[in-house]
Amino acid sequence: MSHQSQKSCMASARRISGLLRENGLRATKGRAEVLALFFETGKPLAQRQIMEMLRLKLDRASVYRILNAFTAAGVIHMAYVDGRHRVYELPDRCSGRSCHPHFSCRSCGMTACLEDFKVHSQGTLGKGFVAERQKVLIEGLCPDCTEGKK
Amino acid sequence: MSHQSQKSCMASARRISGLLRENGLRATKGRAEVLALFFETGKPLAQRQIMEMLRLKLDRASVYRILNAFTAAGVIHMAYVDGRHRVYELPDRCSGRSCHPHFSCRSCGMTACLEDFKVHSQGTLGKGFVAERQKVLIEGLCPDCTEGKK
DNA sequence: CAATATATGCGATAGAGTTGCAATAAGCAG
DNA sequence: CTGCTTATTGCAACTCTATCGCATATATTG
Ligand SMILES: [Mn+2]
Ligand SMILES: [Mn+2]
Ligand SMILES: [Zn+2]
Ligand SMILES: [Zn+2]
Repeated sequence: MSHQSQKSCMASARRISGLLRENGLRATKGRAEVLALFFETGKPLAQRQIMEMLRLKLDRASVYRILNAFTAAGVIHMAYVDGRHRVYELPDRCSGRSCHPHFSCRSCGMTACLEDFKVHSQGTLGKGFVAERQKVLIEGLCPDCTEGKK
Repeated sequence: MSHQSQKSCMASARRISGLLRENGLRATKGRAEVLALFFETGKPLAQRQIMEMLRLKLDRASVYRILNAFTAAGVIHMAYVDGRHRVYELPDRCSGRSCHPHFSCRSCGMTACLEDFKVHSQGTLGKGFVAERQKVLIEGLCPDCTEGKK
């Protein structure tokens, strides 16, 4: 590993610790690494995937607790439920009530973020209701599975 | 119970059996009653609720199998996941790719169908993708919980 | 009504997620 | 840097949803 990349890793590590503390979370090694995984991959992650990607050893329960703490603090949010797995992601590509949609293939289970797909909602929720977030999941067939069905 | 309502129950029962057979499903007593519950309540139901509402005795596993069979046949569909519970409903108020949205309160977990809330999506999924259904879940606070937060 | 294929009951099992408790480590004052 | 305080972690047990294998029951068909 070069000096350069080592420096950028250090900087990144400090940035992540800062982000944790800004959100009222103690910057532990486990939390820093889990949060780093979200930044490095840029993809939605479930507890299972996180466990497999971790260099540092972390207990299952700790990862679940970290994901819950992050969600409560707003550092991540739950993107969608894939089968029985809860899948989380950074809320960076979401603004206010319009979160980006996700796609899920009903045949193979493949999922993807839909960055260019826009969803406009209109209507009233009723007196007293407050909308904070809008989750959209498009279900259908992915390219591989449409081929197979021909 | 009056003659009238008994007649209408009978008619309803025959209609439900017919609907099951039309969709390639054997019209068993268990299936008929579960499907009747969806029609009678008109509400989204989870396995737990169904178990509690059943007059007829049905095993847990059977209810799960019935819900899976109904979903595969398109008689019902999964509306959303409430915590760990899968919640199903009749697809009657959905047309093509535009299913009606649902609301979920992040504080108390209360959920509701949003009949008057319209969602228009635009954009392309990419070559080979086929969109079949669009699930929308609005998360926020219900009237009871907005009161409490004041 | 009998034959056949499917659905159900029952018990065991899988798997995601949570919890209690003792040990550990982060944050902070000195 | 050091020790104190408190939040976090590891571990194991546990909860709960959902699934599965297999023997039995039941719907459908002729
Ligand atoms: Mn996403
Ligand atoms: Mn609904
Ligand atoms: Zn696919
Ligand atoms: Zn509420």
